[in-house]
Amino acid sequence: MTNQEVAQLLRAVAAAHQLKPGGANTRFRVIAYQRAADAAEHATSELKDVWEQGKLDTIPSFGSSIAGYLDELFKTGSVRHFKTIFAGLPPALFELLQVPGIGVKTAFKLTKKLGIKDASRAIEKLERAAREGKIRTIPGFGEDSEADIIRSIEEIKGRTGRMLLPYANQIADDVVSWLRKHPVVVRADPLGSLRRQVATVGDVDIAVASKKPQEVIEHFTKYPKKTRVLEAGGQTSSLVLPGGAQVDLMVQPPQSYGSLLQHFTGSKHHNIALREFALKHGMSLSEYGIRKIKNQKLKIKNFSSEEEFYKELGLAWIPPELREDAGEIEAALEGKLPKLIDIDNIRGDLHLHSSFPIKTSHDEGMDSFQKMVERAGELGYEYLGFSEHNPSQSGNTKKQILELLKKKKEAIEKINYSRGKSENKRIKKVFNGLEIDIKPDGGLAIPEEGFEFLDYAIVSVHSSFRQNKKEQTKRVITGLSHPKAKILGHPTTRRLNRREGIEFDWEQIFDFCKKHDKWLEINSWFDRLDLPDTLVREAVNHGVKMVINTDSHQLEHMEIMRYGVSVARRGWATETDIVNTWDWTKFSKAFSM
DNA sequence: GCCGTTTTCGGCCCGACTGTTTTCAGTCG
Repeated sequence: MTNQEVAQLLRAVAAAHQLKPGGANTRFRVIAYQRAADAAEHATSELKDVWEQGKLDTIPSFGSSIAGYLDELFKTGSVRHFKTIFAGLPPALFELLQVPGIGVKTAFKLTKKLGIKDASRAIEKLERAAREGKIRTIPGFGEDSEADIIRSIEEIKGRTGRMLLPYANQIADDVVSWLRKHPVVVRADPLGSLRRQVATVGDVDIAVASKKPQEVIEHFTKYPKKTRVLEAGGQTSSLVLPGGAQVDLMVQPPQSYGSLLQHFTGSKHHNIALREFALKHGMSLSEYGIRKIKNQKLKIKNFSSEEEFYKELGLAWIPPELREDAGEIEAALEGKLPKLIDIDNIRGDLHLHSSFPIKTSHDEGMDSFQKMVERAGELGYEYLGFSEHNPSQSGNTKKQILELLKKKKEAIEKINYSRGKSENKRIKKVFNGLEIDIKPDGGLAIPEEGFEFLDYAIVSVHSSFRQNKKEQTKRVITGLSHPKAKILGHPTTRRLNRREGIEFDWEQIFDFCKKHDKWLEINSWFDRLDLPDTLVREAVNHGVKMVINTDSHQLEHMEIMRYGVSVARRGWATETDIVNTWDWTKFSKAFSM
């Protein structure tokens, strides 16, 4: 039973409760189950593990009832109480909820009137009914809602999961520059999960400051690349782009733009927590500003900047990356927000793949040492490290491998020797590293004699992802135990939208890294962003050091450092935690092996 | 069903947009 499956079950219970007659109690019970589902989905450890430790009720939103039901779930595989809740409801109902625009009430009505019962192919059956014109005949539906259902189903068919952050960035840049072409647009900014720099982005959200919202909306709906306009009201509008990406727009006058930024940046959970916090202090929040509850007639107070908005609540301004309802409001209240790192703090990159012909086991880089060193200088770095993949063990003899490693060492030494004469005098040192596969048994994929040619090794898992948690933990700790192994590369090996990360016993890994001063990598690669932000936060709490690397295979990739920095920020990391923010003096001391 | 710096009872975030209505329910973020 995965967290995702638990979340799905809780969401289904919430949906089922929505169909039950009853007053306010039912309404809030629904919300309670939805919150519990969110909590399950966002939990940083496996609920089953938490359950084994008897700590389910320590998770916020899990009270005694839900914790009790989950106890039964993990023990027996099902929950009797939930079965009675689901009694009489067609399984198809929960399938139809996947269609945007269809909620519980609508789904129930549709299953009943169309006679769709089974979960399998429920959406297919709904689509057929819609295309045959059967939906418009149901009371409460019309031709428009029937057409909407068809379009929505087409869209979920073409959907390929959430967008990667850099891709969403590109879309937003394009839409924002289109918006800025219109003279009534004072400001336009991408917000939502993009501004919070979440690894994957669902919808692209954009806010505009303007005194003429109608004209902005009209201009927005004429965006040339749209495939259709989803909605267009007085101050909000949504478009769909080719590929299914959705862009949401919200417009406000400049004097309340701060409130709008705040509202539209989210996250939803942060906003809910913030409004609850405000309510306790006699204030009510919305995207328009702050209202004192005792004085209904008092006009809403506007804010042109977010800083003022948070200040009015008695809080320090909270960086968008922290707005996930993960303790940031309490920290802001107590003045204990972390001093987050910034891209300007980065002083080196230790995971670069050059084109040096080392007959690698995986993909080679495209650019030379020299070019990459120069780029590092332009980026303001003081040090960098080349870590090509280890030479292939099947394609080379042991003797050949040692020869290749020796040659590479000599080439790097030459660069270091001639470096002083180049324009990049600020580069203090180029390190000679290697990214070495951790084999399934924990062994490292070069001969022991090869290590003497290296300054350091990044050790990474590139195969056998399916070992169980215990084996993987042992494997990685064994690999990291080599004295030259300093960094665990892309630790979970996840590829966003492609495969889940490996499961480890993180307590063990963190303890090992802390004790032996090993560093965990935050890999900036587009679909990795690994360590994931939630684990960065845990590593920070354990006092484990991390290094942000790009894993560049060509010059242009060296720019993606910013996404790794975003991951670190989302994990509450400060300069103390991230070793490549350290200046040369401090870093070189820490990096000597 | 959850939760606690006014509370272990009595609250629970706030508003926009749409379609099908004729004042609103449902959905979404």
